[in-house]
Amino acid sequence: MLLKKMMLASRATVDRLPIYYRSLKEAMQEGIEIISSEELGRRIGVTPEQIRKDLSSFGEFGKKGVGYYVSELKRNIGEILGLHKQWNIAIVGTGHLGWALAHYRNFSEMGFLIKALFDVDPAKQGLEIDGVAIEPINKLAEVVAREQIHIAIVAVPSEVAQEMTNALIAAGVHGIWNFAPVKLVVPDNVSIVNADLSAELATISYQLVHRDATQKV
Amino acid sequence: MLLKKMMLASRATVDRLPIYYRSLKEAMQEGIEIISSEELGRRIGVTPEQIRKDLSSFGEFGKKGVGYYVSELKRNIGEILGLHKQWNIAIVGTGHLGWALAHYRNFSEMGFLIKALFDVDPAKQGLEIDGVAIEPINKLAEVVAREQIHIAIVAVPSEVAQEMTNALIAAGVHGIWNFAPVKLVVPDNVSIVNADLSAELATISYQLVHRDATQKV
DNA sequence: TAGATTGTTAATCGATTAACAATC
DNA sequence: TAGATTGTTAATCGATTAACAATC
Repeated sequence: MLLKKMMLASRATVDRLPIYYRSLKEAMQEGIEIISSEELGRRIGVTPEQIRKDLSSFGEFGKKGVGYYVSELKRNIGEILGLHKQWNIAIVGTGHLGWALAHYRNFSEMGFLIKALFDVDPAKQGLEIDGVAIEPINKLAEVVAREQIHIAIVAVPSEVAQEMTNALIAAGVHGIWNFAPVKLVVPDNVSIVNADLSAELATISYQLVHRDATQKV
Repeated sequence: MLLKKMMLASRATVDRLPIYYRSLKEAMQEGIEIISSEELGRRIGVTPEQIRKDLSSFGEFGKKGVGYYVSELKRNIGEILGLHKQWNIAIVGTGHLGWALAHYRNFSEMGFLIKALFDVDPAKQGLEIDGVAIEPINKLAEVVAREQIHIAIVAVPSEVAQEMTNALIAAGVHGIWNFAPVKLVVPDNVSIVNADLSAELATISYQLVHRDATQKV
């Protein structure tokens, strides 16, 4: 096994890695020790060539004529994604969406830990979710520093999303997952991913309207 | 203005259309009547060439030397996305995530209406969100037919996601938005979009780990 | 008219698919 | 060994960017 040094992988490749990772985790739980790109691809709906190409951006993880050792490949992809590190997450805004994300069980499958919650509503302050107390916004800098927050989930109204983002970045956060339907401006050294729920739903509407045209024969 | 007949637009283009739509809606509220691809692009972080190219898949919507009439372009993109139609949405699973989506205010910005809610938990049945009652799963077919549901949001545990999806499709649903971290198998004439929350979060982890490599100079 | 801005064609860049040598 | 399967190179396909003629 040879790790390529800081290979540049495409956005599309990186988007698929967590899917590989999860599927390998499941295969492990089924007691499968060796898996081929063919079988992995079948499980997640990706071609075996695509998987092999994706992996080749980072190194050689398989054995020719054999396949991939499940636990080894899972560990390697985990390291590529940085899942071997501990990531502390904060959620800003505990409305319905923030509340749901604070309770979301599947983040732990990737090893993410929710360590801080913030909300403007004084009525919510002190309230706990899984042992994490909801803090007021004026404690944001303090708590982000204390809990060593790396990534923040922005789940506040659009009007205040940029302001919260600025405060988070000033406090040392380097990754933002934005659920507000607004374009956030962040410095180059901060990573941002947008989760635009109504925009995604609109693409389904498009597909339904153009179903006949879109459909494969 | 000339509408191209059923032009085939790329996935990437379709993903951007809702962003254009929302930004035009905002411009309209600001009282702006004419907008250039330059200004629209500046607002949402897309190059003007990209916007013009995207729109050209569907027709000619602007005036050379002038720009786009905001309300006209908004209407046209709305029609391309199918937002002029009424889409009835069902949510299957009213756990934290389903509950949050049932309360999500921004779906209405695109004209989507939540018309049905389902949950296995008998304790929840009869409970209402915005006047829509939570129904048991055994009423799924009946309620989907009665409320003429077009699109379903699957927010149930992975173990039962495929089963629920099958029931929804059998009941006449043609679009599925899947929040369960599992690959769903659907017939060709059904559109499916996956919202894989922990996978998305893992891409932020990747970016943080590879920050130095990823960063633009 | 002159300046501005679209719509489209051509050039470039990037991602996927196909093919196959290497090798377990 | 023969069969299987990887890793990689080449070919294809698709999307973005650049350039510019058309025209308001």
